[in-house]
Amino acid sequence: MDQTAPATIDTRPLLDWYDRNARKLPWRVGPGDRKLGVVPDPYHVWLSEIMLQQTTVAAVGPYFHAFLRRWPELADLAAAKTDDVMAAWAGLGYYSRARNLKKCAEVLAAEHGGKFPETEAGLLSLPGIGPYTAAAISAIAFDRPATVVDGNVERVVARLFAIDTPLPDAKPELKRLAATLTPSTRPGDFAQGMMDLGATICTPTRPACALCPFLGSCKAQSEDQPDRFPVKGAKTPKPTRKGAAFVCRRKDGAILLTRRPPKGLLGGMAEVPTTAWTADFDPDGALDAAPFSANWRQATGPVRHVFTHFRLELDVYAAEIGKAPAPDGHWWEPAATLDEAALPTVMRKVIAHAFEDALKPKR
DNA sequence: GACACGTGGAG
DNA sequence: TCTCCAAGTGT
Repeated sequence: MDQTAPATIDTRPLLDWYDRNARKLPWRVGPGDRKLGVVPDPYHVWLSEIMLQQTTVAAVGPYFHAFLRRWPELADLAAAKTDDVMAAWAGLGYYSRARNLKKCAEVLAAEHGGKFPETEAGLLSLPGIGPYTAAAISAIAFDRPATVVDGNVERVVARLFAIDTPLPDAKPELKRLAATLTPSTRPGDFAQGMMDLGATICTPTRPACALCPFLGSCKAQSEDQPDRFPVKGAKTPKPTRKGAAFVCRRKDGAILLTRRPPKGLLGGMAEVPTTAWTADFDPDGALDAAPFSANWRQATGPVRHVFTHFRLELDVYAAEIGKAPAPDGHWWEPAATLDEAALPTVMRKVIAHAFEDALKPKR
């Protein structure tokens, strides 16, 4: 690897650009506000950074507001019930984030006097906080000179230096180059500026190089092929798994639910009873896995859902029954509170499909 | 280091 | 319909 090339890129234009173009985000203290003495709330910075992991700004907004409305302070979240946190997170995905969020709040309350550490090392030791988030909180909340590297920064740096190494192998080199750019003054604004730049100008496709503060010092742009970087490794195709799900509605409208194991896919979330999800699912034997015998009717067509590493097709069976005890490990979720249950999106799709097909009121 | 881990929007 | 992706972390 070429270690000799010094970073000669002037980063002052990036801060100037950020002063003029910073995105207005609910959890952000803008460059103008900071100059008036307003400092970010570390709790808000932390909550937003966890939610933003692999998740779009648009998706995070409503969840961020809902969490702060319900748990205004870190101590409130530390004292919350884990299932309430899981339910409030439902729909946002990557549910281990919610479990670690709650765990992190408890650790801070119990062992750190309810305050966040200001250093990367201190933050890195906490649940759910990895290298990116530790650097982001240290830089954004405490304005410490940490090198913040997310997907945006990787893209910007890969283009600035025209790095040919494919991701993820290029990550160490990109981090090293990013560190050479990080200024000692306003490191938090620099980090946010780099991420804003990646989100709005240095975009994955069709970057708006004419508007870029690095125009003139970007190697990829000078070679007239900015969107060739970063180079990506080959991606593997997604296999398909199949199974069946059972939506059982009691006469009063309650739905039979159970809890998934705390770890793994959709860990700790609620679900309707299902078969295992496998590549060799046998549809003819599906009813053997039903929670009890009933007049099960199959809805038309499966529910399709795409996870990170596989596609899922679930046949949906529905039944209506009178009073019946919930089997071990199951419970009847009242119709009135179904919306607030810790049901992941795939399960909401299953229940909605049953309601609009097999459980439709008969004419 | 490789893989598991969700979801919804854009092109 | 399909691919890519969005402020990554844990194991």
